[in-house]
Amino acid sequence: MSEPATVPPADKSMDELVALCKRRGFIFPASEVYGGINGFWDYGPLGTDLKNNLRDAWWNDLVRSPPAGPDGQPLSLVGLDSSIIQNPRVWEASGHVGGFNDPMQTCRQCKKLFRADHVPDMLSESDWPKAAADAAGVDPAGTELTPDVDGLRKWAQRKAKKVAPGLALVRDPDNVLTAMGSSLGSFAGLLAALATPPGEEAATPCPACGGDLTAPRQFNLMFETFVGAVRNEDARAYLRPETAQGIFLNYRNVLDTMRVKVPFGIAQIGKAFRNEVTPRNFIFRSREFEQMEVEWFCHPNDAQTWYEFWCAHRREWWQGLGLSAENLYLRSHDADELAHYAKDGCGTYDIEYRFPFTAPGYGELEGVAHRSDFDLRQHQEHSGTKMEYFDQERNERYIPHVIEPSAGLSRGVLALLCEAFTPDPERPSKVYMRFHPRVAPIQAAVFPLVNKDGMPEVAAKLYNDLRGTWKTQLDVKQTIGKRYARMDEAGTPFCFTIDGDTLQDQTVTVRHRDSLQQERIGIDRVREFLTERL
RNA sequence: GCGGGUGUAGCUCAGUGGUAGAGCAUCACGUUGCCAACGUGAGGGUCGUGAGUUCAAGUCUCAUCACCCGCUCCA
Repeated sequence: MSEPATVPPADKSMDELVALCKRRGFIFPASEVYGGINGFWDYGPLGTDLKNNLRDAWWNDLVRSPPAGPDGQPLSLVGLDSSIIQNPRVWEASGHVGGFNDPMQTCRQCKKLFRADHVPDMLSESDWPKAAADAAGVDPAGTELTPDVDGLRKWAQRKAKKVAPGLALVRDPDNVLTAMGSSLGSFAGLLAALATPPGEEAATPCPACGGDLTAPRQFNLMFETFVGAVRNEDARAYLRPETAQGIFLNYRNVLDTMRVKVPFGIAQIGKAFRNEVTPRNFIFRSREFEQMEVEWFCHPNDAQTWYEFWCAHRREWWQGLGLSAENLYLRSHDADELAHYAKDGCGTYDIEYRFPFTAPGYGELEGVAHRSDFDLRQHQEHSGTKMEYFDQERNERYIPHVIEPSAGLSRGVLALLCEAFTPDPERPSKVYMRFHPRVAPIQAAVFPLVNKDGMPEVAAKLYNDLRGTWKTQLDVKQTIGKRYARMDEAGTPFCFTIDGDTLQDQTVTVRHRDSLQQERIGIDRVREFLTERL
């Protein structure tokens, strides 16, 4: 049976996908009746089944029935479900509080937000200092400064609101001269002096507008709450920004109770929370999301082998759920974008998916990070609990290194939705969802061709037979065409229709979602048919 | 956080100061013979929210909220 060609991601409309998700009960905006809340989404009946199917597939393929490792032996993986709120010191050890977030500066005039360590580079690349330098008649890179201050002032006033509102705000000739008389090392320094109120120390000017920046501040992206009735500093706690730390916290408990030996993994699925500056792109970046993470503990010498194993395995796994190879991309992080925990490891690979909103580029679906012994060592130092492992075979004591395949369950759902979304102007629904049968929220539908002549009774019997095993829907309302169209949008791979012939020869038609073709099989062969394909 | 845009039925939208509308969808009844048929009927609205102007505001003004796009950010 011929399969239709795939549709390139760039030809898929996110607006239409979002509309379909709402229309068919996949995903709704959270708190919609109150106008919504930015960065939060609710999963509807079909979305919940889709998400649960993806979650169950992951759990089944990693914990219940783990893959074979490089040596051909099945991996050793155990499950865990740790608490969302932990002792706040966890996040100090992990680096999420304190050194974790980059210090940020905001401009008091234009309110823009900058990473403090990026400001100098941005300043040297932005347009307005060059224009200002022209007006002042100086070389921006030069250290010999004999600027035309009046010319600069006139320029700033002319550009007051558009280019350099900050410069136009505060002009004190004495201050400028004082600053110039001291040790101005750069043109940026002169501009800073110009933008600084009298009597204050010159600050770095805003790269965007020349205004003055606040001192670098920590922006914490963790959600805070208070444990207990008293809201004071001692009661402050955080919603976890990643599920990983819950695994590291229980590493000792698992070792002590589960008779596991290195190498082994702990798997966890759960919600995490990040107070993102700008949630965007449907559920791609939301403030509450779900992760599926494995922390794989291994000997430091074997870490590179396992790292490569997990990268390859995780990519294949996503492909096995229907994501096409050309939409998946394994990308190595550049050295300067490595997370704090991965600095000492061999690096991080992202498994990226070509989402419609990133096409022709890609967006992160799963990160496979080599975390070395960073986390266990941090918790050992902060908690005082030994995290070492004694390896009997090697007769060696060490802190295991960790390979972390960390997948976004919410992002996985989005990737499945994007991959499945297939515009087709030829069919009544104009679009259908081509889910892999394993994750389809409705796996089979049963229809009587018309709602009379004993067909509904036969359909109900078949439905009752199937529903216990597969996610099945029975629909007797309206015309057959509408019912097929609804199932196309829900992504149901197989529809079984009871018609006049069924009553004569005990056969039903199977309608294939992707090819639109039909075949007849015996009604007693339906279970067999589904078993072979699901 | 900044700039631009958009908010009217579940969805798509019309409505330029004077009675709140259409198509689709939903539900009921009838009909039905394989890809969103048809007929009849029904339900569904504080016009995002709050002020103001006016005899009168979905419409004009202001504020505010939410969403979308672009910046900024994204361990």
